Amino acid sequence: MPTSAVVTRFAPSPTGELHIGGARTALFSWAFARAQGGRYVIRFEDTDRARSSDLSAENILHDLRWLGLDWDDGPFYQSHRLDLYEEPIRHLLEAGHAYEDDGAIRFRMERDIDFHDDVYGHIRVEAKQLEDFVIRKTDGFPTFHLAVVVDDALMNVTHVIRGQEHLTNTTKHAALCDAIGYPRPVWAHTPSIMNSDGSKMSKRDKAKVARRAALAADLQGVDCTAERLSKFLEKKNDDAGVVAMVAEQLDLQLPEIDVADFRHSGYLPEVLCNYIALLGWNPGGDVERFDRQFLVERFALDRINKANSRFDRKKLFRFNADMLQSMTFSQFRDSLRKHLAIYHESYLHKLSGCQFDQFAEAYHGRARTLDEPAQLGAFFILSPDQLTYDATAVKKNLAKNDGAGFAMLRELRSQFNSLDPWSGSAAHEMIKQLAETMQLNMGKLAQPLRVAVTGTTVSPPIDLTMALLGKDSVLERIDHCLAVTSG
RNA sequence: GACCCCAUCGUCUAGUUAGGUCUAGGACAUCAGGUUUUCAUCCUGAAAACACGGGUUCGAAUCCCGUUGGGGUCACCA
Repeated sequence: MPTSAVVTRFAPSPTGELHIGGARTALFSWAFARAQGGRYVIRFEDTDRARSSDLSAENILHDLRWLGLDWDDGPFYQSHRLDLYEEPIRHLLEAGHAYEDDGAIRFRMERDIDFHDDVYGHIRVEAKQLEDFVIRKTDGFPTFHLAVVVDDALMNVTHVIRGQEHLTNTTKHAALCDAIGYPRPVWAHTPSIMNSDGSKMSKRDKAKVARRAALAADLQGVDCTAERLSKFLEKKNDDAGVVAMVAEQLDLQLPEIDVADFRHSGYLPEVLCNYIALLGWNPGGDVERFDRQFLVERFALDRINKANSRFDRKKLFRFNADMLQSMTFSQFRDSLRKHLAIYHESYLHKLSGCQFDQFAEAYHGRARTLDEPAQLGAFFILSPDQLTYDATAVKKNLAKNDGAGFAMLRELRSQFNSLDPWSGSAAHEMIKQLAETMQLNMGKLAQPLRVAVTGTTVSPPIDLTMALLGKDSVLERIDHCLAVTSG
């Protein structure tokens, strides 16, 4: 392979989950490498020993795989490469570029720095604005600035694509490259992803929501969690464990920030890639929906925008809904099964193979996330006596008009009882016939029935619902509903 | 505060590099109708932007300057 071949890298610090902004950086770096027929490298910048963790690194790798971003080399860990940084440091020291300072080593920023960024263009910072900075900490570890420059050079990285929070740091990296004698890579900084209110999208947002809710609910920790909770509530930290605990206890919907959050919410990886690619990049013209292959074919650095963009969950949601609807049944069923297996295993235990197919069919074309069937279809896996009835729905569809709905239910029950063999379409046909005989529209019968068997006014089409529930369960549910609500 | 960066509908953006074809196009959201047994869809339509002020030019969303607003950096974090 020629030495001029493109090499990009994604170099996260393993200090938490893969953030949506990090995912986009990873996606762009990947897409550029693939577009150029180059190599894509993963490297963990774990020189901060206190904050880095193996678990975090594993999770990040898992998320990258889930997103479909395969890599050619690595993962490398800077903490395993400490000896490689010593030679450049010694060189800098000997050449007078660096000096010892209270056990650490600093680099002298002596000159004006000019560098070119493929997105932002020419950047110039005068020497008087620049300060000397640490390249080797007292614990012997290199700082990010030194390690990033050395590793990029050693790994023959040609293009550094990263968030624009590093734009000013790049003066340090350019100076370091020049002083050590490394060729400078091409830098391309990407704009930031912001919340809808314009604030920076960060993990802290989850902590904020959890803290506010915990305070409002006057949540008290128990035993060993009490101290962690109170520290968290006093804003001493953003303890992710506490955040999860609070969310669990208060049944809170936390804002999705990390890739794992979006996976949990039921977004498809290809949709997430599509949407985040659109935040700061587009292929030109009116094309908005595309897959990774298209991205690879069209991706170019010069179409990356300079301005920050706000993350619009509603647009992502619509993209996801449309993708889910356009899937074939078997694609949808398989994706749903995978999702339930991870997040709602009880569905797979309670639904037999054939029932699962019916469940998937019921939500195919109507679910907008893979999590929606589990949220909206809980009644399918509950036993009749576990059902709760929505008071408003009961009042409106059953009790109103001297219990007209209850009468309908009794009539339906007796008709269903004699229906043999049972099938969704037969039950549906029966309701239709009855409606015609009684000169009512379908809703007058279907809605009371829906309330009786699901507890609410919302469910998949009545025939699919009848089919999945089965005759016995439908009759039981009607009986139970009449017993509980009409008394 | 200093420095760096940015600025088109509510949001993401096309258009800016080569000024006229832009009374500014698309998408999401919103609103109004229609379809639908619920929900989810689907169809039709509407409203909606070149931040402001100067300049250059026959002509500026596009080039220049300033103002305002936003973001970032200024750690022995990355």
